[in-house]
Amino acid sequence: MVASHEHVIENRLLSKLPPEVRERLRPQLETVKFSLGQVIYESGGRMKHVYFPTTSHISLLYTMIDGSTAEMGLVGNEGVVGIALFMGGETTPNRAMVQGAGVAFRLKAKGMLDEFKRGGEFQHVMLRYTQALITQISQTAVCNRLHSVEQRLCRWLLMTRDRTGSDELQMTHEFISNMLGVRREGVTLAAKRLQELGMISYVRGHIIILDRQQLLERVCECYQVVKDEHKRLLG
Amino acid sequence: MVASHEHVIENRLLSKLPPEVRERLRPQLETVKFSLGQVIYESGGRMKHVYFPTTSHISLLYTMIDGSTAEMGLVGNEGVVGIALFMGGETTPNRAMVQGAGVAFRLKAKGMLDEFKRGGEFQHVMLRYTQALITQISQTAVCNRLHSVEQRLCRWLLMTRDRTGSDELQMTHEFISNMLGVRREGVTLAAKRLQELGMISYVRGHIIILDRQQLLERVCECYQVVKDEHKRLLG
DNA sequence: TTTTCTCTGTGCGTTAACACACATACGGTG
DNA sequence: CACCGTATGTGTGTTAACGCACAGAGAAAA
Repeated sequence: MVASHEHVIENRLLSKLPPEVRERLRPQLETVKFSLGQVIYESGGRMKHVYFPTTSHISLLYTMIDGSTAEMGLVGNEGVVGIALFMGGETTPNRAMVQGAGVAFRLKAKGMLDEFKRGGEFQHVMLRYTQALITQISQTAVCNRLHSVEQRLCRWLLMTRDRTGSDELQMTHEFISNMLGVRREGVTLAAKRLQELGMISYVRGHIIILDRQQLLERVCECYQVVKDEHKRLLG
Repeated sequence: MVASHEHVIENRLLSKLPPEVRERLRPQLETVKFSLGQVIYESGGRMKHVYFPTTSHISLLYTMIDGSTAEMGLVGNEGVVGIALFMGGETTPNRAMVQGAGVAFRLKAKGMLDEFKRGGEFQHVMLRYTQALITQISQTAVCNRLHSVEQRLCRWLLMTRDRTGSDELQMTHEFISNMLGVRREGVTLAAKRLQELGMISYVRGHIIILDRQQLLERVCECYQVVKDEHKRLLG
């Protein structure tokens, strides 16, 4: 069913580009399919493409020496993965992992850089997106420090929903715990509470958001701050 | 005593620029003095300049609705404050506050943008620094989630030391608690332990680092990751 | 159907950090 | 010097989250 809508599902950054730029990029864009859990960039690994998700979404994660992980950002069709390529770093010390299977466009580093260096709208959009991503990461830093597992779970569910565009999410408590940087049991407990309150319902790796409104009432301010800032920067 | 060294104390980003660019910027750079606690940018406020600290250093903070705060990044003479201006955002949803009194160069938004848009070395350096800052913020996000107050205090002391270049820091437990996003008592306890271990010594708003080596052994990996990444990006 | 694997539920003891409430100590000012 | 404001020390009780251990429940494979 994803395929049947492919002509309308776009990457929103690419959509913002003027026709002229899109024409230049179009022949260079390849379509790639991502499967759940696939690692797109490894920490410190050479990056060869930037990715513009359309139906997929990708987690930016950091893995500690002891193996514990935490998410710092989440990218869907509102963004791009691989900003280090135009920022000039070539690599980053974190991992990018597919969190929602689906499709993305990719663009070779060289082609992207050529366009970026023209200093036009492409550069402008990429930098504004990067600014929005910085806000997201910052807010995650603060949220991690000041808010409870339950609040962070609400935020994470809402963010994921925004990116899948669907109320049905395919993911286990274990998986979510790696994103939030907490124990699996902690997620189970928080999820159970949300279920009892009628906000979500779940079974074995399958979560349904029943009442988005209630989630919005329970989530911490961080969710809205990030969303507003993205809107401000990218309309 | 600071004054007597002023000719050697530079901002390290400005130092990296080729002579030609420095010549263009020189007439536009003004020197400003910052006092402890001074707010340079308010959350969402209009930014008119970017600042290149030399002897001062600045905290990037987020303040929650309930007033609790946490730091997401720290900028000294290795960086620049006000990246939103060239990223295209004009404002950010966080505050920049002086954490170490001292001097900085400032550059008007317009002049900075003119240079940035040339697409040369200035842009290159600014973007690479932004990439390093993103690493710092990301690592803060993860560190906030996974490490203890004591470890985070070690990290913070080391980061601050790197930026002041001095083993003597002027700051109260209360102040530090607002940076780490913890209670004042939590800082007192952690600081006491570090003092008992002979790593630091303190009285009333005055901390001395006695044994940097020991701090390095006790700090979490986050400190080094950020430092290495900055070095990789900006040599 | 039975087996096996994965996911979720739950209990229990432990710990880090919290909130609040004061006590004490330093150091600048009158 | 005495005073007072600010900084630090400390106790008590509470809570969120942890680590571990294992039980139960689906789902998929045999």
